[in-house]
Amino acid sequence: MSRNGLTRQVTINDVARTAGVSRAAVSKVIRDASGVSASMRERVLAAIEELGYRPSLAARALRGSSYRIGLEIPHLDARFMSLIADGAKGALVGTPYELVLAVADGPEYSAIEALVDGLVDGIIAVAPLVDGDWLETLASRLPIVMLGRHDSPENYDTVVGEDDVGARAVMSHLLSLGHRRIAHVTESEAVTAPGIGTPHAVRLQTYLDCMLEAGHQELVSVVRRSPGTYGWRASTARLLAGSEPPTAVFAGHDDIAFDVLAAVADSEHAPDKVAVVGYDNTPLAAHPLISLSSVDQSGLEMGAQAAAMLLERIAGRTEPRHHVVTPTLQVRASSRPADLMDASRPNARARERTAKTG
Amino acid sequence: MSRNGLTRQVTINDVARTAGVSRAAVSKVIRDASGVSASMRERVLAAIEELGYRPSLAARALRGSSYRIGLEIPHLDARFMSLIADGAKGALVGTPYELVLAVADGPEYSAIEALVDGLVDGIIAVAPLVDGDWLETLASRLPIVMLGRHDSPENYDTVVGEDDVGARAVMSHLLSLGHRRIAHVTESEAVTAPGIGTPHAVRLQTYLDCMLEAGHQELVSVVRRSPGTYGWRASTARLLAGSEPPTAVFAGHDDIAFDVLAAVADSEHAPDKVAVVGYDNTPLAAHPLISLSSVDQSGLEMGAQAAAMLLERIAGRTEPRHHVVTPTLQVRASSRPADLMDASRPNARARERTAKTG
DNA sequence: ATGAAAGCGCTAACAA
DNA sequence: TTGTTAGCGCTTTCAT
Repeated sequence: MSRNGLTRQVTINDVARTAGVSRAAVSKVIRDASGVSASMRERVLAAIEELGYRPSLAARALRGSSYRIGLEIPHLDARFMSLIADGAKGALVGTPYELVLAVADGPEYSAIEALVDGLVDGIIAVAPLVDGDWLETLASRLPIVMLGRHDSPENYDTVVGEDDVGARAVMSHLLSLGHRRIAHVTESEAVTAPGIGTPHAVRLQTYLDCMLEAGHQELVSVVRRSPGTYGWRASTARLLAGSEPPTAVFAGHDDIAFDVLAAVADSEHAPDKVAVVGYDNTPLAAHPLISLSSVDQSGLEMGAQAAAMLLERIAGRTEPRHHVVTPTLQVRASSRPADLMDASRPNARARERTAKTG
Repeated sequence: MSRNGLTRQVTINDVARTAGVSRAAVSKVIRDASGVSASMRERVLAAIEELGYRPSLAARALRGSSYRIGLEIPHLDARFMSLIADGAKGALVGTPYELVLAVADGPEYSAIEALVDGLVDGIIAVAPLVDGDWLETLASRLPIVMLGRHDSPENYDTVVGEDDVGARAVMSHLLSLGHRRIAHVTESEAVTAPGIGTPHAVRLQTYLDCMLEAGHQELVSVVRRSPGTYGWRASTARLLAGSEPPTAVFAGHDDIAFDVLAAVADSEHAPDKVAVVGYDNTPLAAHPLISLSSVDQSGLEMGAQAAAMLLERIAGRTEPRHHVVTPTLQVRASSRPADLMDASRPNARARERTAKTG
């Protein structure tokens, strides 16, 4: 009756008593340590089975390791985060480590702290805004790998995509298609402020650079989520309804792009008159009804890489490593000119629907 | 230098020493317990601040509670799960509890166990296949709320949607539209086997019942994911390419429905000749390029409800509670007859995009 | 109001 | 090979 009048949990003592051995013996067996005879191992295993014993992580963590890796992500609904989690989880298969997730609501500090207090042997986190010094301090106590940070810290590792390369690929693509009036729809001011080095700040800066280089500086148009709304649909709708709407939109990430596509669909503009490109190459981008051009930076691989690096750190490495992922642009229908689209459509009949309904 | 040559963590002893008080005093302060003078509280708080102290959850959990709620979900990519997590997280705001997630790869046992060992005060889980007796045993040691189980256990609570009601709504809708050749695309055999009482088994059974009641028993057509593939697109494509393809598809959940829509778009069938209805009313279903009819069972509310019930259990309740959610069908363009679609489409041109496959 | 001390379940020296 | 023992950081009586 340990809590709430519930049944007491089975402890290592119960197993030891049942098997007629010492606690240390049980501990050795469950840790696969050396110095256990076959017969003893057998008896202990039998007792464990019989009692349904599972070692308490709290006790274990108190002594040494918890065999848990914490992954902190902002928003669960961002599909890119799912990819990262899947990748990390995959990299942990075959190791004694389990992945636990913490979702940050606001500033990622609290979520990371929840993980730190919470018995993990190491942390992978997506937290672009968290203070670097704070992280350095934290990292001096716990192995840490950060995703999507462009800094070069001493105490933790990073895995980051070349956001400038990716953004430039988008802009080159759109410019080469003849677009001049290209808008950029992105995240809130907080994560895109100049010079803060977040992925979205870099993408925005690259957008601005490219527009300048192309001589389109007066056509620059940056849109952020409308305060008080849940997405970018309303902001984009306003943009499209303006007097000089863009002919192309570079969206900060795919979820933004989906909202942009929705706004275009809602608008008076013919869908194929507004090119849209996203970022992250989320699975849904490949859906034929969406068919969104997007920059692929392999979230799966990034997650796996981060987990592998964290494991190295847990194993003892202390020199920082910084893994860079080179993104590639995946072009799909959302940014193909209409005539090209016609030629590339695998199914001409799909258009019948248009004829009937439009 | 506790691990990996890293800096030792700040403990309650450090705080006590710095503040010049006993450990017990510090403990009282951080727990807001009674019996602390204002001056002592102040000194302790100052020391905590100065040292950046955070109590070790491992140690706390060993003695009492960890203030962590574990949520186990199968697949992170299922959008419905995100809704549940969001709902649960929301319900925990303002409480001292934090939510941690564990994603199950295969049989949910291991993920749940990872959470149990792992220092949570209670568990919310989506685990339709886990053995009821096993859960009862587990629940006698730890507060548990299960989602999507149609059983009526004694030791744990449940939050479940009326899958028969939802499925019947779908079928009535499709039948009233005049469809006779209605296919059901669903999950693997494992989770849809007759009589196992999982949501998907109930939906399938209801589908069969409705087809029978409508006198269409020979037109029954059930499709599952092709082994070795990642989705339902290939299976559905085969179905559509058959000699007598369905005119309507009832998909087991929205993610399946998206695959079905993709297969339809890929096929020789005009999109509006194949009605598609999903389940869960995932946010993307409302996207104008998707516009998927779907059964809404409010994952947000289910998650919040589950968290609230778990909190009650942690607070001491032992009588089981079983919360039932009544689903409602949300009709959208994917299952409207063409003429109706014309009348209701806000922007005729929006549909043009469906022509783009890429 | 404050502190001393006994554990929670486990691991890791060390002793036998 | 096996068992004994000393904590890990914290909470919680129980004295003071």
